[in-house]
Amino acid sequence: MPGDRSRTRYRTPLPELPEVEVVRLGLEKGVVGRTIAAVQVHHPRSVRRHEAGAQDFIDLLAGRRVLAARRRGKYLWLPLDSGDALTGHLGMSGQLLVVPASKPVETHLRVRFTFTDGRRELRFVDQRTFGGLSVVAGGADLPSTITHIARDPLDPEFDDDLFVTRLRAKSTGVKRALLDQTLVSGIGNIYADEALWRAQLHGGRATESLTKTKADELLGHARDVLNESLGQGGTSFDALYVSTEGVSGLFERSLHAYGREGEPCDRCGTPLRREAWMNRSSYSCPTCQPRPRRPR
DNA sequence: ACCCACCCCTGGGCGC
DNA sequence: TGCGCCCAGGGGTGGG
Repeated sequence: MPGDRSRTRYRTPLPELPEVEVVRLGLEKGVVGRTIAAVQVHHPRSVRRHEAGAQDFIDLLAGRRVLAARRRGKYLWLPLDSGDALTGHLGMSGQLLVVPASKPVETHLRVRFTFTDGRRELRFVDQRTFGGLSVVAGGADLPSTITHIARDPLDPEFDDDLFVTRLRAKSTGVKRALLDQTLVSGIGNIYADEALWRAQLHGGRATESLTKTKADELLGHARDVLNESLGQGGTSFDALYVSTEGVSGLFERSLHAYGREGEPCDRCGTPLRREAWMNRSSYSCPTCQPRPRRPR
């Protein structure tokens, strides 16, 4: 039945920005200050962004000490004492786990890092291999491969006015703009739909038709969605066991739009609709979020 | 410079 | 019951 929320429940939570921040915190507590002993690459696709190949990836990491755990949007990186940065993206299904070396390996283990102290090891597990890792030369401050990624709305240095100006200067649909990581990072399909529902905007609304006030309001809602999700995830995890499990699961209960086709709108009661959009789905309220005459 | 379609990938769910 | 299709979607790429 369309109204059954269990249909959209994930086995592996999709890593949205709050989940990635939870992982960053876990890496900070679990691997910063430690020295990598050895690296095993179990699947070449997981290091495909490291152009010099898996062996080079391994050689650049062995013996290096991890100095910090940083994040830009959904990208994570670990500055190393060599000046390079181990950089990664979880993609659709990636997990970075800090687990006892004795723990049986996961089915989709792709890369494994052991440390010189012999304690917990780091595992990159990724069923669908959309995610990946690479070592970026001189990438401690911001890896050169991700300089095009904008800051996220929770970043203290995020520039609200610049975002609003650039958003309104675009000529595209507002949902497309929210998903454009060069404009604002950290918002995926789920949170875009939630922010649009809160702002009572249809995703196909032309960006150039938004007033400054409405654009400001949309940004505020996006920020709220991210903060609320982060707040719920942050209370429920053991930072030493770096995992996103439970984070999406908790926040999913408070979703107003995403995955709720046919269920009553929490604001007006109208059954929510699902629209095919760019080979995926958009969920919205037909009453609160009227489709523009010429959707983009 | 900007916009957008396409592609990458796996496994759960479901129709036949 | 089992086969095969559909769906989930972030981000890189290349064409317009």
